[in-house]
Amino acid sequence: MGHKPRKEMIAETRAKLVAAARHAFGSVGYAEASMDDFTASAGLTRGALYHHFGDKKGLLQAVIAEIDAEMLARLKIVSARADTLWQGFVDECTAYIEMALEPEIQRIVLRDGPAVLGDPSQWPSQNECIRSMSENLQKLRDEGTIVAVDPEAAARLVSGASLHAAQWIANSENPEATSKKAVKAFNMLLEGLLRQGRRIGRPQATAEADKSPA
Amino acid sequence: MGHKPRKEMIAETRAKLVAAARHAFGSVGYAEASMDDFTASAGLTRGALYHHFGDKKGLLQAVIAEIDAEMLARLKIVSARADTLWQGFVDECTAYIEMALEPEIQRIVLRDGPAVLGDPSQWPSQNECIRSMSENLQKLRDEGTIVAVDPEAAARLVSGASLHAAQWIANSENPEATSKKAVKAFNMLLEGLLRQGRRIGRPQATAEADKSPA
DNA sequence: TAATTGACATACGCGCCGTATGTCATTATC
DNA sequence: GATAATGACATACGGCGCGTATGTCAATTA
Repeated sequence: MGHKPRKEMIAETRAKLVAAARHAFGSVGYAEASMDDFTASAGLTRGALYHHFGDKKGLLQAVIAEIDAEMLARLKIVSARADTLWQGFVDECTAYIEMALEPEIQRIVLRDGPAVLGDPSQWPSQNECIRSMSENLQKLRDEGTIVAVDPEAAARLVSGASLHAAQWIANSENPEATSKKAVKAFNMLLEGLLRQGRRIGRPQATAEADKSPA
Repeated sequence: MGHKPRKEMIAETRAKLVAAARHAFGSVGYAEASMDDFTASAGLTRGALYHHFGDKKGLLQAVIAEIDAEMLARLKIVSARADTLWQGFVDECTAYIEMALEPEIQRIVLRDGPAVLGDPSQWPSQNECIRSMSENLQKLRDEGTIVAVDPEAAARLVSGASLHAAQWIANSENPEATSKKAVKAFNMLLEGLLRQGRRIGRPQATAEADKSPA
């Protein structure tokens, strides 16, 4: 009777290891997390870990992949329910900042991840979030909402600003006030992307995208 | 004869340790840098290190403080020789990106630093760079060049975008082309800060800062 | 039923970190 | 100017955590 199939047991083991590592990495950090400790907390040993993930870095990769998949799913939901593309883009940026406020994401994805695995722009997972944002910007450019600018470049700048804003907010002594200031300034920056005609409350004109103050 | 005074010998020892650690951290990374190894390369032992810096993290703090002081000095030079405040600000941002392209800064300050010491916005040193940029933005606001926005918030967003742009550029397969795209998009974003009347090639008007598309 | 695979556990060694202790020169005290 | 005291280091010690090598036992395959 009830013995589960092999594949399922294995997947379960992997999931347990990822979950235990995710908790350990998120609470005490990657460097301080003892493999013996958190494998034991999953009812396993380091043997299982090395068998499935190769080494500690491999486990971190798996954990980050899981978190990043969740982030991507959440972003897609946010942008999908907006009325306009631009609204969806702005909402997505806001959601990005809010996610970056979560301690687990900050610690694992934003701090330990880059230190252990190298620059995030090279991760296959992280690129999915960027790619999602790039696609939105591409559409916005096609429909004429934003100026002629490289979508990926804009996406990376915007995500960079978002992430740092989140770090700043999360560590400030008054997150509420800081958040308001950050969002306001953030919207100012985003207006730099909008074509003049689309800027709310501002006069209409044709923009010459290539001329800039620098 | 020539025996140097005590204080000088001590300062020399500290400097040698910082230099050796800086080299080790910058080349193999913080985690992989063996204290026994790089203290030996400075002709010393871990005893000296623990005496002067408390622990490995203390040394990293000292290394980062040194690097950050150099960065701040370079930024001040750049912004000081510009004709206008705005030009100085833009030049400073560009210099910021260029510095973030240097492998040593990327590794020590941008990746290992945050992982080991926590969020950079809490570092006394990093705050000096931000503060420098904030002061410039404050002046720009006072003279009416940019819209009414919190200077520190804008400074953090801009530096965040700059840093991520630099990471992206440094790790791209074609840094030249990537850099061009990033700088162009970056200038677009910065235009969001400029008041309408100041935007080059664009019509003049008064701006209502509090209204944004979001 | 015998052979093989593979998912784990156990055992071992090494490197690295932090601390506790020791040594020797310099500085202060008289 | 002799002695005590401080402080800048080196040495010695213990432990922990990682990676690897090896073992075991169930599940598949033939």
